[in-house]
Amino acid sequence: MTAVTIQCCAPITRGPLAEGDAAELAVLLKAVADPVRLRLLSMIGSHAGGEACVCDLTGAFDLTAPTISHHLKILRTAGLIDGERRGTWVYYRIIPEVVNRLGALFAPLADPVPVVGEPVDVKFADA
Amino acid sequence: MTAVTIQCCAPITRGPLAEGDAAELAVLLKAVADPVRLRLLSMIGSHAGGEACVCDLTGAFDLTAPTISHHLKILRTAGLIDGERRGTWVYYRIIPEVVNRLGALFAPLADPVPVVGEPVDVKFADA
DNA sequence: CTATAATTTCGACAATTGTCGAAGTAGGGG
DNA sequence: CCCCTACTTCGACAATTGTCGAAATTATAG
Repeated sequence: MTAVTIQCCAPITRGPLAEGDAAELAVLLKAVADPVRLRLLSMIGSHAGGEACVCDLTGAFDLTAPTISHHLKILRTAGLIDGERRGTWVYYRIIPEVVNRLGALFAPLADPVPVVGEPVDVKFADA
Repeated sequence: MTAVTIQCCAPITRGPLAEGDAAELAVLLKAVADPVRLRLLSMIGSHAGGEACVCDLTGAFDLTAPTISHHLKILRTAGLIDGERRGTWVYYRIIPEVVNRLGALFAPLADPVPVVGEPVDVKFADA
């Protein structure tokens, strides 16, 4: 059983970030800090079956294939997605653990401080 | 009173991000996608009293004052921090609502695979 | 009013990034 | 075997970014 404790403030505000950690996180953040890559990530992650082939993605943009390929490579190099060739097509899927690292950085979910006095344990449904 | 439903997957995977939303979020993400700015944000957010003057920050970096000022401006323009002059010094503080938007994007808080049950409603105090 | 300290603005510059077109690679179908 | 489709790599180029030194701004102290 996994229990998660909700705290009041974003981890980033709970102590100064070490230089090395900051550098590492910045690589991850740079990868998602682009409108095209954000949409790619979102399209891949929300696609049926948890994966999307490049051919599912290019149509949504006004960009050439090499450019989409370039953005996908940046996401993959950062470790956010993984790609696999099956026959003619290449399929990409999200690596949730890595995406979650980003969320964990800023995410208190609680905007104000929780009502209840003590930390709350919350359980989640299966993926 | 605000109620938040915790779900299993990062919001970004729950549907393709609209073009406009992606553009808007990218601005925010670009602001934090830099090691210096990440550390600045973290130092400001974790500083006693919830605020830090520029003089508290510059010492931690091997950068000139204009460069630090430049990074602070980017964070401020993005809406992540706010600055106020009091006497000789300028004090910066985090704007939590905006930082939280970042967390909300990627954040399932649950790192390991979640356990049984249905989504849980958690209530927080109003701002 | 001048001197001094804290911070920002300005102008310049090298490095990085997003984009393209052309060419390369890999697989499937005649 | 040759061609067609899907995708990536390469090389080029304009735009953006991170950094600095010099100068401007704002406030306190003498």
